Amino acid sequence: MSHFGRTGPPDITDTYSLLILNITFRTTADDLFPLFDKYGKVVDIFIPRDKKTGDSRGFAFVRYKYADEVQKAVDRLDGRVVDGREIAVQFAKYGPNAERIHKGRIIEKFPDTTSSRSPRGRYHDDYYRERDYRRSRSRSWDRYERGRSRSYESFSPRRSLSPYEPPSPSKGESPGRRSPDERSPTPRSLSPRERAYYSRSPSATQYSDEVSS
DNA sequence: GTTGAGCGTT
Repeated sequence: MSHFGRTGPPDITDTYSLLILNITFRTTADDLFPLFDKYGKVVDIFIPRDKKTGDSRGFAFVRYKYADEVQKAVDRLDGRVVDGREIAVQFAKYGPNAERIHKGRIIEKFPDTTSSRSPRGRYHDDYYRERDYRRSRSRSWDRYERGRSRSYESFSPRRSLSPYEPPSPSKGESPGRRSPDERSPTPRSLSPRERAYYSRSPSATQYSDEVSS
């Protein structure tokens, strides 16, 4: 009785999705099933896990059958301590296919797009702009990188820091070789040398030392 | 073997 998630999504049309956050990395659907099933009829439980390691990502999805039950579960299991960790139960906002969800219910039906809303009727992208959920495995690195970024400012770099001033294209570069993507007046791509300088890779430091030598 | 803001699969 715990083949939840083993197969594809059964039917999420008449079910309410619940998101469980802050759970331990060892908590499985079997541990959440008896907990959530006690407060309502659990249709399905799914916990995203890695394909290689198989470890949970720290959150799970619980689908109930009725709204009153899901609401009760949120009010009851939200803040509950599971496996020694406090879990956070809340309504799911997005669906498996990036569908909009309201109060746990999936709303793949647009209110009005080609009826009498806009004559153009091409604003579907507004609902799918949330696909930019670029999540990082560890946020700690972000802070580390940020802290390092501040260092090079007072590190007295020999090269100009102006991002708007390219190193020196000179004649050594073939004009014909220039990528057609440089149509942007603001070149975001830095030279391989500058990139290595900003990079946190230790090889960059070694490179610097070698040049100094 | 570690971690900790978030939004999902046959």
